[in-house]
Amino acid sequence: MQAPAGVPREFFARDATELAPLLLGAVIRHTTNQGTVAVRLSELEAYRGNGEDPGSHAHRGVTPRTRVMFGPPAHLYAYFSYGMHVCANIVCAPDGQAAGLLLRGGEVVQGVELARVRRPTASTDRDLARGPARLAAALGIRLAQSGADLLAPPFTLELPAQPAAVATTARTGVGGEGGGVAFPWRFYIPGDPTVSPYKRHPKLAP
DNA sequence: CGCACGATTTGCT
DNA sequence: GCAAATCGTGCGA
Repeated sequence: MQAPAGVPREFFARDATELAPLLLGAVIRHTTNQGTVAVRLSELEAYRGNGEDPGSHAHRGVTPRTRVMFGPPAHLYAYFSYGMHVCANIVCAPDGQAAGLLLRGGEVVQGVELARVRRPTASTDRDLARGPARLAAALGIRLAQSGADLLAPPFTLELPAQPAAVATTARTGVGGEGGGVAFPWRFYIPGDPTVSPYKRHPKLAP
């Protein structure tokens, strides 16, 4: 549509750790028959598909679920976790390479009312999209939408007007080999109240 | 075909 | 602060 000078797909055809800082502060928008919800991203986590990243779903190679991560960039990779949660990723890296950015936190900047309906348990607006499963729920993303193009309806992706401040730590939910100082691939905007509260990896320094 | 586990959230003590 | 809830996915037999 009319994405004014929309973000070219090639912009996403780079490594996850390189793309993450550029997407902090970006706005992702999802429109359904219920309405539109937009979230400004404040926290991301990078995953690679190569054998080098034990924490990645694509670590073991291509499977029916993860094949989206190996596909062209700027697509949605959604997965189901703990029997109750859906989490959303932005696929990046060139076609054929598996990499993704897990959307871990953000601020609802449009469609707050609809987001509240989708997340009745959120006590404050700040909590609407603070956390991976919360963010996906607020946007109304479902499992079946995995593989959808994020640069075409019903999605919209806008880059930040100016680069956001960036801080990095170890990945939050990844234990064992994938966690720790070897993979400081959690990117967030320091001081942003919508950064997820989930406990940090135990072994890490404050 | 069956089993073990997870890129988490929520609610109660 | 801690433990339960819950089911799709992927691996082993």
